[in-house]
Amino acid sequence: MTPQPHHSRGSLSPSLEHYLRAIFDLQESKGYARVTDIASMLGVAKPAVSAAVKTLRSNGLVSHRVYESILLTEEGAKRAKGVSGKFSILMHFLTDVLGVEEEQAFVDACVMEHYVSGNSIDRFLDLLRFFEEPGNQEILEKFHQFRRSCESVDTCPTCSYHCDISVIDFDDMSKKIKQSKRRI
Amino acid sequence: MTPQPHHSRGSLSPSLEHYLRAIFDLQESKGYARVTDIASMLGVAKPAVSAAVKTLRSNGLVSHRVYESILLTEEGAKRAKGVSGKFSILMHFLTDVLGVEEEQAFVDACVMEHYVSGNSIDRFLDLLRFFEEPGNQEILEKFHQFRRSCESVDTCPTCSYHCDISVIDFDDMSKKIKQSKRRI
DNA sequence: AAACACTGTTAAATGAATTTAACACTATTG
DNA sequence: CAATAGTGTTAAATTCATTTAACAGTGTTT
Repeated sequence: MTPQPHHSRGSLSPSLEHYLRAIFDLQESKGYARVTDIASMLGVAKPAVSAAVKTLRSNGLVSHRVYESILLTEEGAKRAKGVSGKFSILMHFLTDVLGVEEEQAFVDACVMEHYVSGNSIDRFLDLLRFFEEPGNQEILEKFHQFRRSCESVDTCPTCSYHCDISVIDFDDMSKKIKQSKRRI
Repeated sequence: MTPQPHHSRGSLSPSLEHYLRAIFDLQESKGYARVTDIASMLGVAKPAVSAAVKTLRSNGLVSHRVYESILLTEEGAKRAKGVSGKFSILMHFLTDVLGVEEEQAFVDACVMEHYVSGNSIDRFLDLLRFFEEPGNQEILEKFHQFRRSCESVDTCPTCSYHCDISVIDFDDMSKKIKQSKRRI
């Protein structure tokens, strides 16, 4: 029995996931993706794309005959949609709810999409939906006013953040750090 | 002029930042950090810690004479507090606001602390403060009720997420992807 | 003080993601 | 159809974070 192509239940690295979403975006906008498109979209050299595509192909996520354009397989498209969905949710949350400036939000969402768990993403989405409920938009408006009024408040210069937020019990947590480690 | 030790204005890799926070936590809880402590806390082998500490030392963030314990420099402590603060904010947000289960929140916060920009973190903090304002706790309570009522709602099986969230304009965004790339 | 148990470092190897330089294939066009 | 421009791949090198195995230093116990 010769080894079958990875059927790719496993999870992708952030880098490969990012390539996957780039291919998805290109496919959405122009029907297909070329190595050069991806390279220029992501600002990397072409051999990096070549290598990534090779891996994605061996995982059964894209089909790609050399020198031709790259297409997502059904499985690849499914995964890419998942990442793309995470991106949308995070992007909306950062801009519409938190009021983060768009360009910054974009950068953050592009990274977070690969790291935030599905569980948490579902909750982000719940919150977005909550604010879309009739009557709740004004809560958001109230927050935005509050936020603007905060702008003049300095952050503590020595400990730039957590001065007035109660500190987490690290001792209790330290057992769990091992798990988290694996995700860095 | 011999090259001076890095005075470390530059930014640390997520991995090094994570080591820095581990050292900070250990220093908080027992006054100092040993290589073995860090290794067992993070679930990595000792030589990995050795190497990381060496880099942190060369960046002027810890002081460490070989075979002795590791202490944060003033600059190191400042940075570690920044990371630790980000962690606290994210942890509180995920558990208290979104209602993410604690263990999951911990894992997510441990990764996000290294990737989410300071700008966005400030906004997360604004939102936390908003919900702490007198009269606003009940908004949160209302959301939690809403959230529980959502639990039965299925996610779209084919595109696990963004079905009912308007999609971001990727064409417009694609120019900006280059910047985001650098953070993966 | 010798033996033992820790603790920490060095050395060598690995894997992932990247780069540049060079080469190969494709397609247009003069 | 040959030259050229453009697209894609291979090869080789680099950087980062990690591992295991072996060694070195420290400290306690008897």
